[in-house]
Amino acid sequence: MGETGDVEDVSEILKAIAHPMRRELLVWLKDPDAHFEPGHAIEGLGVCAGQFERCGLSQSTVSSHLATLQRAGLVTATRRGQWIYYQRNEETIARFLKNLGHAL
Amino acid sequence: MGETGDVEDVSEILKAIAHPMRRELLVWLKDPDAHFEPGHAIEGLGVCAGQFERCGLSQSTVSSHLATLQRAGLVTATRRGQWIYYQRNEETIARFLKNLGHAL
DNA sequence: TCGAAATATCGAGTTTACTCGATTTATCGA
DNA sequence: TCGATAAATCGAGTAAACTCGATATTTCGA
Repeated sequence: MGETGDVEDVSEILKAIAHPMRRELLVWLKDPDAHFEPGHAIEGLGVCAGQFERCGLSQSTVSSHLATLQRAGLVTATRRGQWIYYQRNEETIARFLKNLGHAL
Repeated sequence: MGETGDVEDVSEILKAIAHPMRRELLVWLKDPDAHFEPGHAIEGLGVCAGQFERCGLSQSTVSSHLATLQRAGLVTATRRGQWIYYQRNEETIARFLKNLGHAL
């Protein structure tokens, strides 16, 4: 089972991106080759969870942040064997940026 | 002395708008006549602080939320006698919306 | 089937945000 | 100058977020 679903809630998204580290994880995923070890980013799949530990936080904390981003619909998670790959959900992000103006 | 200054910090703005009530206050200011007692919105000045207490929170809490919005640069405050009027800072809001994409 | 590796979840401690009532500060009008 | 009104600030209690280490779960390969 892969491809987790969106929540598509502006409030949830805003709370998710209010945390600087979560924003940074999101930015890293824009250009994985520039921010992760080479070979760990798979085209169309994303970056496996462990790679994000390069931010300096513990494994459990990173996992929690990734879960928050996923619940907000900003990333999708896909299991591939024993690894779980995270990638940006560009549709949700674009829609959020487009509609945010109406929420403020 | 009126016209308080911007902070223009994306992180500060995101934390400010992460709170649903603060977003609502901002939305109310889009169309004051539709959301406040008639006559309390002054063109070019905004709405005086006390009017926001209609959200149901205490005076001190409302004041705190307005201060947070102001620190983030999302609203400006102008004293007029014993009243302080708040209005949207459309420049900052527009610039934030335009640049947010680069932060995520 | 078993051990190892990757990730999620749990439980607890710390910090930050939220909220309130009470008080203080600022300004007005008499 | 004084009392009244508006708004900010203070202090404290509660709730939420953050972080960690430890443990549980899932999956792989031998």
